[in-house]
Amino acid sequence: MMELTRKGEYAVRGIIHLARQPYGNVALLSDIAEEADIPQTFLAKIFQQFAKLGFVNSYRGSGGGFSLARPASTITLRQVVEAVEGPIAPNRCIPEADACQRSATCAVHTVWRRVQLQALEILDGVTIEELARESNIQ
Amino acid sequence: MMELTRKGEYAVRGIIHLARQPYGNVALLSDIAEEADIPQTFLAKIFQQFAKLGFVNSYRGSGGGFSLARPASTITLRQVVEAVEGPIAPNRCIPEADACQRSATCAVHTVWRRVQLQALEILDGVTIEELARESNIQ
DNA sequence: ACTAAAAAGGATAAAAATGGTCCTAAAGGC
DNA sequence: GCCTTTAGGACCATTTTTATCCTTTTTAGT
Ligand code: SF4
Ligand code: SF4
Repeated sequence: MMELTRKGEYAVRGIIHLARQPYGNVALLSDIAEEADIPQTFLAKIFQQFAKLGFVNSYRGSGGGFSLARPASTITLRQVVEAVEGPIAPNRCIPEADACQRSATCAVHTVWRRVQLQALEILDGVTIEELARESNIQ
Repeated sequence: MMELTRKGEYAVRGIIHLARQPYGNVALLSDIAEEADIPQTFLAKIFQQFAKLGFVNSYRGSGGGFSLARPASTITLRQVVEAVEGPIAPNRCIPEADACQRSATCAVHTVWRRVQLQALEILDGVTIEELARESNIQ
């Protein structure tokens, strides 16, 4: 439970593989999808979201593909995950306080908030550059 | 994303309300369900799981109901959540390492592990007794 | 014994989320 | 004009979530 979906996992794997390319290099979606072992049409949707958010540049037509739009060291794991999964929160009442009218006086609520803050602190502190450098994902 | 389901939320709210009773007191499912604002038949399933796990005692028949089987101070939030949601893990590869053959050399994997450990540390440190005492959930 | 109360357990089902696929359009290089 | 490649939208199967309902079992009280 409370697990990343495939979409989130693919987003992370996909952008790490893109970050492995020489910076500025335009890579084919089909190549990234194959290397990262992700269904190509699914990864296409994810990279489209990344393009809208300014994480990657996309180029159409012959010779086209995707490249990182910013240095990998400026993209955090949190940003990537939240781009496709929405706000990171362990309970409904955390991203939307009015999801529960008890939140003002609820001690459980404050526990979930602590969990969220710890998770965000970790994910904010990890960049795609580190992950691309340290990981040896096939 | 990565949010507790209703079942998990109801489990926590339900056992907190039970813990509000004088210790040893046998409460009706219907009363707990109404106080905690949980569909009664749904809460029934949850409390059945709790009974199997030894968190609560159940008594059938007239005069029956549920009571805590252990002092609320010995039941942690983690135990309650894991009872109904399974292992707390931010990604599939955390509870089952062989869910991904990359886990041995994957830097992302170690990040998710850190997130998990932080979350478990927090949830292990909170007991139902504290929550019942500090919360003012209607 | 009889009856009412209450949980146990199993079957069922609607709704939502997940995990994709497919097709057409648009854009760019030759 | 043709080929390549991404963009965008529609669509769909499966799984998970979120319950509800019904029958059975157990118990207390009379
Ligand atoms: S009862 Fe507390 S923890 Fe549960 S949803 Fe409401 S505010 Fe959040
Ligand atoms: S690639 Fe890494 S983070 Fe993703 S599932 Fe595999 S081990 Fe876990």
